[in-house]
Amino acid sequence: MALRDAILVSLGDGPMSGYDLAKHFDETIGFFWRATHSQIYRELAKLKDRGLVTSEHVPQSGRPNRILYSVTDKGREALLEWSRQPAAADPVKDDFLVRLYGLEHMDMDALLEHLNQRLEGHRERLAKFSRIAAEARPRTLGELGRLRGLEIGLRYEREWAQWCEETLQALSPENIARFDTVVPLDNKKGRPKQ
Amino acid sequence: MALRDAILVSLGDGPMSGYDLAKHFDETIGFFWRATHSQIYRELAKLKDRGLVTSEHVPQSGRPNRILYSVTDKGREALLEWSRQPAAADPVKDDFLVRLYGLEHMDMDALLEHLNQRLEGHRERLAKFSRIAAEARPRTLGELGRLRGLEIGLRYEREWAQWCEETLQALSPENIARFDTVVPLDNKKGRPKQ
DNA sequence: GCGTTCATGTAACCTGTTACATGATTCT
DNA sequence: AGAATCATGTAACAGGTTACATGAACGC
Repeated sequence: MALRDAILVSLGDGPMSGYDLAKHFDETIGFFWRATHSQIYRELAKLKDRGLVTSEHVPQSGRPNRILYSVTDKGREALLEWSRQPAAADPVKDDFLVRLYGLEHMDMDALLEHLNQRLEGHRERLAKFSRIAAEARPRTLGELGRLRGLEIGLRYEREWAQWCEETLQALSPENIARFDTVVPLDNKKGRPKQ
Repeated sequence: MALRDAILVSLGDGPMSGYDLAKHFDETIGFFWRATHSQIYRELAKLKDRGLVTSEHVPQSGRPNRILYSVTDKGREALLEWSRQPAAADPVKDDFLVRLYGLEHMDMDALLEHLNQRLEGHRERLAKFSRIAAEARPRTLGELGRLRGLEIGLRYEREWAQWCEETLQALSPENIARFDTVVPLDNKKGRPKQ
């Protein structure tokens, strides 16, 4: 239930509309947690019901009115309480690794192409994060926390990029020639031992 | 839609029951993709409807009967087709990083304790993965793919463990004393600029 | 006696994605 | 002229979690 808390944390910087929050989730906090505007509007309604935020209508001319949300004391308390709950690491869950697991049943050419595309994506994000991190001069606790977040993102992208390179090597035609493409027959029938 | 394909890949090793699959998801393939038994039974029903798997009842004495599922040719074709679709990297999405982002509003003692717990978890998994990887001698393409998967898991745990250590250092009382705990007032009112 | 394993499933709920809907303004 | 931005939402669906339900066998 971290969307709720990601919203409360975001509103900690000051009142925002659902629209503002959606942009915020696309930019800064989006590296740690993502949400679409439909999700955000739904969650804001719930938060208001439970008294964790209040809303204020701001009329505008020429464009739709805004609805600004602010955290209440009850909301701040909920945040503090949440921060006392243990946070389990979410293990890797990846489409691509499932394909690798069933490599024998896959289209190898397509797989190698996707691997190259992924490598590029990781390199781009690595470059972007490095640039931001290099310029960061944290002054407040919050800024320090955000920098630490950026740091794990950097490590994450760096390792994935290196892994993609290694894997491209490991799956190159020369290396693959040394492996059987087909599973031995006695593994094909009956329940596998492991 | 990778649960479908994780099941098809798993059944590639031979017929399995829903129960077997659930265990499989808790063990081997569970590192790449997870699923509960309720999810698996639901998905198997769909797969059978679409003709991607067939089922066979196996009566047992003393315990509930088993229902063994096998991939059909249509299922194998679906897998191949799936492997041609691009696989987007799923970006980091982490509870703990949201807390770090809103560090000013958190219970710091609890946070440091959770950070220590996480460090331990990462170290344990790192040790486990290292052990398995050290013994691996891939012979088939499938085994090679699984080893590559293990390798990214290893890197992932290693980096997270190191990051936890660094972050514990960065958030130690001595280091924190140099930072303002409170955001300057002009950031507290109105919409933030970034 | 009590918990675990084996083996199937259902039901309610929460979360996340995609598409639909409206309508003025501003940029290219 | 057409696309993007501002700003709100709803609806349908897909994916994932948790709890409920049953019942025999086996180890401690």
